[in-house]
Amino acid sequence: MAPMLRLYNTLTGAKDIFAPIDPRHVRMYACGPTVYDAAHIGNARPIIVFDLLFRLLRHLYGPEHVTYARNVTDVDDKINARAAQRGITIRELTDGTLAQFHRDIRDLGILMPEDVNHPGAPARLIEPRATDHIAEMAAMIEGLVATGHAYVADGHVLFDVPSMPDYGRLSKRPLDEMEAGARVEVAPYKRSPLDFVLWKPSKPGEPSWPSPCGIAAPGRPGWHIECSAMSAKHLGQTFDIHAGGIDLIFPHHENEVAQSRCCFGTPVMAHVWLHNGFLQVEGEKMSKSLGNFITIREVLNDWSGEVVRLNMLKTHYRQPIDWTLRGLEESSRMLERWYASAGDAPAASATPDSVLAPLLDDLNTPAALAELHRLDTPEALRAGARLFGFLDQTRSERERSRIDASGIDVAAVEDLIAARRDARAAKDWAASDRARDALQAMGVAVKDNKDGTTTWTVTKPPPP
RNA sequence: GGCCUCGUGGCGGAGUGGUGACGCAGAGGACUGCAAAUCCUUGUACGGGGGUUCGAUUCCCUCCGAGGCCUCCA
Repeated sequence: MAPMLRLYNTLTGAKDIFAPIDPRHVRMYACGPTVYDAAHIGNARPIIVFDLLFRLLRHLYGPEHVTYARNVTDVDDKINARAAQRGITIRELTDGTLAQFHRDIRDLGILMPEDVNHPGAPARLIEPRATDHIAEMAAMIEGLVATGHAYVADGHVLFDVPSMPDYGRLSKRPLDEMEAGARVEVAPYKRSPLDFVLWKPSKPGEPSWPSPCGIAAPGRPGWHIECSAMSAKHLGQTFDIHAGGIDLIFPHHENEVAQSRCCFGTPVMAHVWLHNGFLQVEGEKMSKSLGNFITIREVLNDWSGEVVRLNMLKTHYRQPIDWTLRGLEESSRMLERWYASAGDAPAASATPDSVLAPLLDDLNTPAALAELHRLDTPEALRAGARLFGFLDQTRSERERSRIDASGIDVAAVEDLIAARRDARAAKDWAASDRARDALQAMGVAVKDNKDGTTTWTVTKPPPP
């Protein structure tokens, strides 16, 4: 019996006790990136937060009992525009961007399919791509037309919003209020201003597929239908958790709910809806015009993925984060000290309850990290850190990999250390300090131990 | 304009109707040739104003400030 997990559910507006539909098969879905450009640091937040949730669910229910689908949107108007601008095909653009995205999140320490999926076992972490699910989308669209929740107009298929009485439940927007407040010019083929596109015609040169519902001209899907189709295919018509950024509540998630429930005739699409807060950079909204638009790669050039992940998890996932250099420096120091405290000790077999308990309370990562500071043995620290995926290496392993990565000449370091030892024995402090300065210039810090020995560590990146 | 979040010490950041965690930085001390690292000690906070209450940072109202959504932005 798994300990009790509570999650703040946007649908109910409360922290609900998490009760999976099938504890033998917990299923979660998260909206992933649209692969038209390098992912920015704001995109990293849901990836990091929901990766932690995936780790926690695996811990609670067993790694073989959790399926996590995080989708990739590779059909979109922004993709079309960017590909045309660069003079490359859409597939070239999306494949290249997706490969970069995978490098980014792997370096962040996010669990990847190859880390958790074993040959012969059913896939547990999947990354479905929209363009691989066009047939499933078309089938759902036909189903929605058949059940009277969608209609064909002028080569488009539109969802008939007024046909769903409790549309707006997730985002807490009453239907009538939205109609009154609609402020966009309404396409003439729409019956209601709120109706949204399920399928639309493609212009020449745009990606296109055979259209459903007897439409002769080829077309492409609207944005929302892909998540309904992919979640249903991989997780079922009703599943446990659906996650994404807070900005997706409306219209994206509201529309997903409408599509899935109306197509399948189900009372709910997902039981729990989780939404992460937004991120600012140095106190300002991130935007290209302000010049503070930071990609994940740019951050990883200066900081280890572990530092980035800790920096993200220091704040509760629903709160806004101000992403600052100062914060990264603090996170880096915290990790250095934990590595020093954990040393080369193995992880205790038991996960510390003090660390687990706050995580079970709606992923209260700041409180859990505070508990990590209170653990009094290296073994317990390593076991607690394991929940987050932190401190995967021992101190020695990490030191070795840092020496390798820094390209430092170990023989030269040893020579200088020996020279310094001799100078100190002769009480020639000037010569001793010269050796230490030379080492420092190489990116090496020395430490004189109580027993008379001297050890050294790398101070050069990675990380700083 | 409508709807919704949020405002805790120098900084980050939990939490609670009744002496305000934890971390980073700072200060003092130990150790050191001097450092570094480490260890010990330590100061400072609940946006403003009302209200409810024996008592509010915690509940209610209001003002100020920050942010989000209102059709494709995580």
